[in-house]
Amino acid sequence: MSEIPKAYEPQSVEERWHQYWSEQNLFQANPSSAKPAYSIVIPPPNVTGVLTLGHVLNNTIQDVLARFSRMKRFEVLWLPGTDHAGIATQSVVEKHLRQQGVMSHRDDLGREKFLEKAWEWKEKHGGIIIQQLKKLGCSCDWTRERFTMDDHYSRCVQKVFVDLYHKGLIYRGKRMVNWCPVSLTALSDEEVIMTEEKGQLWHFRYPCLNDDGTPSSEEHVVVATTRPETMLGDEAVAVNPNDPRYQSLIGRELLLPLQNKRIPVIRDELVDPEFGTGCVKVTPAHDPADYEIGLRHDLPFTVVIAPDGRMNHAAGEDFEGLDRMEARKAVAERMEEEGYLEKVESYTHNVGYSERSHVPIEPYLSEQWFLRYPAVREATEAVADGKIRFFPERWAKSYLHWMENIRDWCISRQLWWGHRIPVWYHRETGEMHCDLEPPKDPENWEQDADVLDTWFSSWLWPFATMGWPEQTETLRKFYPTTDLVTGPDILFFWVARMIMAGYELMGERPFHNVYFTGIIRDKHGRKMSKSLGNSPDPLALIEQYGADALRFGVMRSAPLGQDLLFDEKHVELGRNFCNKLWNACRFRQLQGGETEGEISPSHLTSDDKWILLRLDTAIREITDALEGYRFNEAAQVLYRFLWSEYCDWYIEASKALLQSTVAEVRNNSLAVTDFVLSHALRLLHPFLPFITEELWHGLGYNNGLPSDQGGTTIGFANWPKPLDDDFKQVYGLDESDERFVAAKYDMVTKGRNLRREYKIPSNQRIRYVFKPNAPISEHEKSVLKVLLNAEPLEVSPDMQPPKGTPQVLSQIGELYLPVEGLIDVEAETNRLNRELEKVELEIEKVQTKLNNPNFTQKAPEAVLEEHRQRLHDWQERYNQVKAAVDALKH
RNA sequence: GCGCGGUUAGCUCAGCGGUAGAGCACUACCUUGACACGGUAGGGGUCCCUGGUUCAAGUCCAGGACCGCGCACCA
Repeated sequence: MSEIPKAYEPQSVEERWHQYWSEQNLFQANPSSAKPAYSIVIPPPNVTGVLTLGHVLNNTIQDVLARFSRMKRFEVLWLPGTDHAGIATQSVVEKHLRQQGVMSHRDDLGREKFLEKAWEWKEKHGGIIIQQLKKLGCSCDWTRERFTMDDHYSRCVQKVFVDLYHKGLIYRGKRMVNWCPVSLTALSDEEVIMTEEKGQLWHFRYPCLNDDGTPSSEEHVVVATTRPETMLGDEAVAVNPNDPRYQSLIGRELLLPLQNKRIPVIRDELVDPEFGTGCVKVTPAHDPADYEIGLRHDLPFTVVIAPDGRMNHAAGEDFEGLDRMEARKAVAERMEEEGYLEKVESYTHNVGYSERSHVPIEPYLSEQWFLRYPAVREATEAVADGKIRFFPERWAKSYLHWMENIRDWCISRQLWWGHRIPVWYHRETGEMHCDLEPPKDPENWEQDADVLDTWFSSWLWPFATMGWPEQTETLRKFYPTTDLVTGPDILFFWVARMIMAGYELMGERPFHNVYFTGIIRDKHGRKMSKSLGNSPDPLALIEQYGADALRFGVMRSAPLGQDLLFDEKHVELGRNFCNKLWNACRFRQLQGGETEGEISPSHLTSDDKWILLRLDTAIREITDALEGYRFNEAAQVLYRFLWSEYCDWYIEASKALLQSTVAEVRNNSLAVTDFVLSHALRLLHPFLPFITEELWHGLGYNNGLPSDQGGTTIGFANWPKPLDDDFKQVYGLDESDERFVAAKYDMVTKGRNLRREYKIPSNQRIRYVFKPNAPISEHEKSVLKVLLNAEPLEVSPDMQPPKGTPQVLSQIGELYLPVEGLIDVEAETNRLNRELEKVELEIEKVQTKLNNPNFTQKAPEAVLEEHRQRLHDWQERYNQVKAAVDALKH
């Protein structure tokens, strides 16, 4: 810090330190350390993704926890990595290859060639987000970076599949699944987003058939549907068995219009007689509920919609080839033309959308692999009993509800990018081979074409990244992990499944605590999205304001579990705060002198004692907030302490001492400053890793410290402990100092206010006269002089001011602003009378309470005492002001 | 339909049983030797509504209103 710029310039500083940290591998975890373990696994971002504000929030929290724990002398492992994000990555790669003209469909390349290209893509773009996390200051153990498709990790995934298969928990079957007609793959229930949508409800008439098979001209049933195109695959109309209206219909047959097909009327409990007409068209192959009915009644499963969402041959030649949405319109029109349309109503209902492709999900009947969830009981109890704690706690309720209602997980995906299912089918016998090793005679077998859901690999993340299934040193030391930090949007996708995997495969919970962040929205409360273009680029923000500023701004406004409305103003605040810190330290630097000299108790001023006590309070509050995961609170205390206490008051007051020509006085002040700053930097470090590292070294606070306690990096310095009783005794710190200084600063504020009342510019030095209640030292006088910008400051215990002299009253005495020529008795009387009114109001408020016998009898003594004190203070104040008013009258 | 949040200063949000807070914005003054990414002093609030518990209620309880989010196979 030889040349100190007036404004903090984060770019070069941050670049320098993140290189320093990674070159020295400072954050490499040592499994054989004797220190207690603290561990987090990163929620692996998509390998081809880029940093978003959500990542910034999430990873800053993890970094704060990791750095805080390191300073508390834990052996910290923060394990980073990325996941392969099956669908997302595959579609990105496909799009890229199409744009490059390499292929128009992946079948053009074939599986092997395509995967080669995908790996090339991953190698090229896969490191970006990791680089970005480094820029953010994340103190991960980068030597342990993992990827869900690493060889070792892939083997874990396959091993788990094989084991669960042989345990009977994984099975294959033809089921109705959520099908994405764009990605052409099955999805799990969790990947379907239900969206409320305004649609229409078409009411169709299906004519009854006479005994001779001809359609009746009078009798028909009316069915309602939001999806007319599915009627082409109808196989029945169902009514509730107890519905008196339709008893006579049961067993009869209907004509399915357009298809000219006979379909039966059947009875099924599922039908709600209260809804619509009480008659339901049944399309067993294209609706999950109808599928169940189809099974119960042994109906045919007529498929009319192909996997790509277009109508197939069975839909009839008029509709074949139409997209389902076009077919919807066409069918409805045709029905109307042919007189089968009863009416159309507008109708609001929920439509399931593909999370990835943003198109409506198509229920689709196909062969898929399913997992019956393991260790459900243990996983449920762990959260119910508090063995795993959620912050905020309320998410436990969602979790438990989900756990109690889970259905088997569809784990197969019709993709190429991912972990291929380790199952082979014999070409002739059809025999199935499920094993880590392929069959000995591969020419006779064909491997299952599907890959596994990405979450089927990431649910192993907490232990597969640590060397499982081997019982590695790392696993022994760091599993279960301590904290998991993630968004509630992946509670079911990831958190719940990790807990099950932990119990099933490790016999132990994967983490002790789960912290759920809020969701970052824009300043209008909308979710960040690419299409809205309301998602700022964190890298641009880092470039403009610095990573520390971004971290602090986000953390300061991110309360536990509440969504955060992002505004660039927050980052600006962070930048301003860093600049303030920079200049506070710059001021110290400009003073020169020995670094961290000995503090001499006998030279401590009241301001010194005050700031030490405020520091003590800050240490307690910040430590407590961090231990309770209340990061915004910790950030706010840091802000208050540094800005409103240290800079606003202590630095200003210390200027009186620093002017001193007595070396001991000056040096002692510097020693206190160093003590406070070296603590403050450490308290700030988890939030602001870069600037604190820079200042720690720049001010020389690392000098003489052992390498693992702050010599090399502030990241290893000891976390500040509250000042203990011995310390307070030796340095003579007690509450009376705090009270005296608070009263002093209060008087200064009032004194400055007088300037304003009398329109004296704040930079104009002016005469004040102070009439103290008790004798004050020369030092206190000089502090008051500096704080008031007084010249001169006269201390006069016997002051008898001329009538009308502006004055303020305080607990330590009276302060006068004897302005020649400006004395205005009437103005001063008015001013004091306004004050008097305010005081009277307060007295009345307190007195009312104290006069209430219920209050005096039932309130605790401490509260009573506090009220009495308050009343006393106000009354004293009243007397002072009253006396001043009276003095004006004579 | 069930569940979960939110409603406090113009804006964004803390506070969750004992004198209403912060940042931004606003007003006035100030380029005074750390900092204009700044300083000083101000203005600004029936803490959504209605009941209840309590000596005491933004703060706890019940009901309601309005926003938002989950979960749920009503065609």
